[in-house]
Amino acid sequence: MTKKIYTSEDVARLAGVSQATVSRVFAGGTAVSEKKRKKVLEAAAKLNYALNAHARSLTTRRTRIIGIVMRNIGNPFYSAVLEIFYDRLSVLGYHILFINSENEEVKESEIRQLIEYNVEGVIITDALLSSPASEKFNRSDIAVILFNRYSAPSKGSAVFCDNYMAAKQIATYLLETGHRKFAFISGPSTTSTTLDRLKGFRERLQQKGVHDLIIEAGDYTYENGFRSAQELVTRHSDIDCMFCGNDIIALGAMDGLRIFGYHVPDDISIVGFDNIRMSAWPSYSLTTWEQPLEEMVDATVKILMEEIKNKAAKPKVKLMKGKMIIRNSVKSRK
Amino acid sequence: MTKKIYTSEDVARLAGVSQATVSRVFAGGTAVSEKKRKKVLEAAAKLNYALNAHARSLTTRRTRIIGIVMRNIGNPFYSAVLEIFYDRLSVLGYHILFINSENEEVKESEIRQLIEYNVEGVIITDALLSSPASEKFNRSDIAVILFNRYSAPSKGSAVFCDNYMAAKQIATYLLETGHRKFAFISGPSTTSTTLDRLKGFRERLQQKGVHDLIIEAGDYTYENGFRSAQELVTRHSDIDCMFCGNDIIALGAMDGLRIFGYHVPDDISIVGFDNIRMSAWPSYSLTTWEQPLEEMVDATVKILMEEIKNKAAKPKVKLMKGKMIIRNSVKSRK
DNA sequence: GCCGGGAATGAATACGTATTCAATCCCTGA
DNA sequence: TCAGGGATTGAATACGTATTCATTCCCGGC
Repeated sequence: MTKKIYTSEDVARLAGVSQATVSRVFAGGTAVSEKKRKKVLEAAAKLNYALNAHARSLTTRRTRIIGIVMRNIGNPFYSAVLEIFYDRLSVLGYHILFINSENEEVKESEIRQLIEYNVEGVIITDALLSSPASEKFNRSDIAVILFNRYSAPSKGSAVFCDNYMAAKQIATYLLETGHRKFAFISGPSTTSTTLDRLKGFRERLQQKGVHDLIIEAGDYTYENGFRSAQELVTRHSDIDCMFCGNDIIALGAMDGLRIFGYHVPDDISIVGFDNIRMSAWPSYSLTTWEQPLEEMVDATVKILMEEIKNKAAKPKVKLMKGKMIIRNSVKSRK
Repeated sequence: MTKKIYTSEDVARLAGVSQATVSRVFAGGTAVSEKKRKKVLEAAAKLNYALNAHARSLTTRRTRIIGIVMRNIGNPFYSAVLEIFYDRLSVLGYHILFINSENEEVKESEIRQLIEYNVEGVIITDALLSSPASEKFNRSDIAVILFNRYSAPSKGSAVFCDNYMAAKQIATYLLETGHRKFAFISGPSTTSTTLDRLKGFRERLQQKGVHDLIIEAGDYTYENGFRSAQELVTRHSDIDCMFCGNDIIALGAMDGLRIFGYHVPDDISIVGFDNIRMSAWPSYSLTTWEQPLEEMVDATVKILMEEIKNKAAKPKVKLMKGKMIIRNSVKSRK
């Protein structure tokens, strides 16, 4: 025996008005006399009426749901991102359908779910969309935006940090502080973030006449940073600085080096990327690049909202700057 | 000009069958001849048909959505929890409506959202439900379960760690390793987890004749641990161990003490709670209590599914054990 | 007291699916 | 060949809301 769940019909009957009036009271917008409004609200309160969002979205064709596809929630950078997205979207009256993807490219089944639930927009963090996938969203009139990634320039909207310029500045900083032998511990070589950071870093070094850059590939994990740093110093004892693809790698690298008896920054300088909370902790005090998280999220939400309002809008790509955060993991070697 | 989104009607027309048949193909369960099934699938593929989950849930009264209310996603413990929940629920065909609450008690508006979206069940982590709130879910026939918290024993289902027993064992361990002067850095004094951990810790100490326990109250943050530890040693120079309400506090405490020139564990021992990933990092190597995360999540999902299937089921409370993880933040003082 | 007009209201309908119920199909066995 | 019966199928309807359109209400101005 399942419980009776009251509908606007029930409320209407109890309040002595039509269902249409009840709908008007709850949907807002249209005028209802003060007298009836009160009656309706009283009746609704008595029955503990809650409107049915699914029925509503069936007629309005608006679900007020945003799909958010994430990877690496374990990375504090992304859990912070999720928190801020929730904050901004809930203020706008949107709800979040959460998907934790595991792949570089969003899966077919995940896309289908988002379409079936008729989300108004999709935010994809740290993952990509294949062309057919992007086409599917497009056909279903669902706005999509990549966060912290981009694909082809014309393919869709994206908000991300100018990793290329950032990496250049980091290289400059390491050169200016007198470093000679450079290493880069990268994330997966398929990601645009990794590639751009590597590109900027390498180019600036080459501009300054440094053509020797040792690269250790891996993924964006602590364990990877740990092992990679150890391997680097084992194979190249003259390395005096490491630029890490992100902060988690950098923290792992610092610990890996310490285990081997190296001192950071006295023996080796380390630079990260992201400025996650932990990089400020005194045990690490990591020099890193701060991505302007809140502004990135704000920009993402703004673009997405525009696209939802105007489906035909042209894709927008927004490049953010960020800034260097200097702490104590780099030592001047002049 | 908004795009045409195809419906089962359109597919039916193209395939030369009735809408009912299309529905049967996609809903599964009922028999459809192989011939027509093929026709329908072809037509659906041609139109890129995706069924509308909202319309479906309107007739089936099943949304296949679980609401998950979290706090402190920033705490790696909870982001790991979210990841595992996603994993388990998606396998079962459920989707997640994500809510990031900020309060000790789930807010009225958050509850309304969950009810409006007709979630089949709600998982609440690290937060509580007022009686009226719990009553509301009940009236709407929505199954609810608390994760890592409990309220009144008969009020609803819950899965959590036996914090009381765990704290007792931790106290025992610290006593056995020869500690004399104990401090406890707590989380918010309103949470059952905090209270139970304190209770167990204090009781065991008292059983062994130690009646002096210094308590520093705060919240479950790194910063709190940092400051609290510093204040503790400033006011009580003879403290030789600290039991922290969770790992994040413990990591903060370790760093706070190090800044003050103390050595952990040589000067002061530290014990945490949760066994988050970072506590294994060599910079901390924190002795802590491991909550059996996966089993807790599995148990939560299992109970929730049973309640969804059988709405009249009695509330179930499941107490988990967990185990001590001994690393290097405690020193024997014998 | 009456008229005009805007505001408020209700009846009816659409949204896209699942499901019931009656009708039809197809196949088997005689 | 035909009857019988289970498997398929389609027409119709319900789900709970928003919205259109026609109707009614109410009020001020004459």
